[in-house]
Amino acid sequence: MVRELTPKGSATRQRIIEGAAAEIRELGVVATTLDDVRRRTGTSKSQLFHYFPGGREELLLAVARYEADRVLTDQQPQLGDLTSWRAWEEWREVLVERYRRQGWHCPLSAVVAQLGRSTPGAQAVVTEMLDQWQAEIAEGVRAMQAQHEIDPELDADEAAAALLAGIQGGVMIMLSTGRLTHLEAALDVAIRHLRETSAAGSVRASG
Amino acid sequence: MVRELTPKGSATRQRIIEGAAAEIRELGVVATTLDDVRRRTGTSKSQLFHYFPGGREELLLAVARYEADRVLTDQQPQLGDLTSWRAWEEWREVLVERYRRQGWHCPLSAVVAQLGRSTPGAQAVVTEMLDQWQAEIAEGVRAMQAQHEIDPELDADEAAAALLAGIQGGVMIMLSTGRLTHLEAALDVAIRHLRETSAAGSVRASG
DNA sequence: TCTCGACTGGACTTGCCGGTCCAATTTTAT
DNA sequence: ATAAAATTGGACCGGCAAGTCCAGTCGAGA
Repeated sequence: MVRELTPKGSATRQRIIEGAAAEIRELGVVATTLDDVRRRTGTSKSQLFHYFPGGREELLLAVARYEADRVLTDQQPQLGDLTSWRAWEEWREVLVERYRRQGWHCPLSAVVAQLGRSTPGAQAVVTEMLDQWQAEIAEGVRAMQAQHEIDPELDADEAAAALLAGIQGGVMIMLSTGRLTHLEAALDVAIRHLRETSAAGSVRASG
Repeated sequence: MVRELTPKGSATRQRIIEGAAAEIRELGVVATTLDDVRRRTGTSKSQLFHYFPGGREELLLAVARYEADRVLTDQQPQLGDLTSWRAWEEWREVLVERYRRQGWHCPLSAVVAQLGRSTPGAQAVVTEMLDQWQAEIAEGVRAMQAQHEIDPELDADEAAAALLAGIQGGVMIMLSTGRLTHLEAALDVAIRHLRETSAAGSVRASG
């Protein structure tokens, strides 16, 4: 089952994944054919099936993994260090900027939408990504609670879940309408809400 | 351009739309073929193209319109009458229940994901639906402001945008992971937040 | 150098699916 | 009743894209 790849082999494999991801970002999953990937990456049909014996579906899954990883790493180091309001604001900017640049096609959601129910693998990739994302946000909330900047009574996990939902919805709306306003509104309202709890429910640490 | 349909004709046309919508809900857009629709609705190829000269794409667009309409009407009458906290809570229940029942495939997002950018029509359908949805929420916020139940300083449109994003994201996450928790968290956190503003920023109307 | 297996090239097969066509049949209007 | 228009049936076409096959080439170790 496990195949050993020479350095050259794994380089080719990686080139295929990244080329496919780029192609999908431009054309969308449905419109991207194996021939498109072949042409773009300078490979042949047999190579595609050599590295991805499961064919198109296996390649798509590999692309999904690759993109899921990018989504999270693109938010670092900010996402992993939400320990001041300044950091939260920076993270907000990074996130908005990322999606402004990416624009139009969201390769991950597209891939999942197509693979969707048929393959549990795709679902697992997304679920894991969302879990990690939410965990990092919740960690940030707790860090601020520790500094008495957020009401300690507040449920950090629920707040993180709501914020994550807002982000996902904001992105989804951007993909449909082309407008970033909802993503911004979701982030701004949520962060402002978190900041306000400190005034209402807890001791203010500093002026 | 405008074709007149006899009662029989428009009945057939409607049957095709609803059959296609059902098929798409089960199989997804990508997997649904015209032959599937044909078989399910007991029609022939020529009928499909008779009623939808633009072929598959035009049919998909009609399905998108049909589903977009359902999404909004399914939330009535609650969504159109958010004039008490009781009404807000009922609306929240209706919404969660709707998506709990619908489960898995979201035909609308699927259709849009596929048509996406290629056809401005699909985008317009979704944009219009989201606009109306958001407008009704904002109207509800203003109604509560008029009753001094929400801080009058609060930007109703921004709040509605953020809440809508949370709903969309909650649904999207449900489609990926199967869990309703994020939709519930988004709704609960947002509504609770709105209620809390009345205590902080405005005169309380009654006990 | 030789040789084995990993790696590559690209022609070919296969099946599906959107779309076309035309002939038949039913409905509507006069 | 009858012609015109709307509606219906289903065979057929053409293209495309996934997947197969086999004949090579390359590269590392004996």
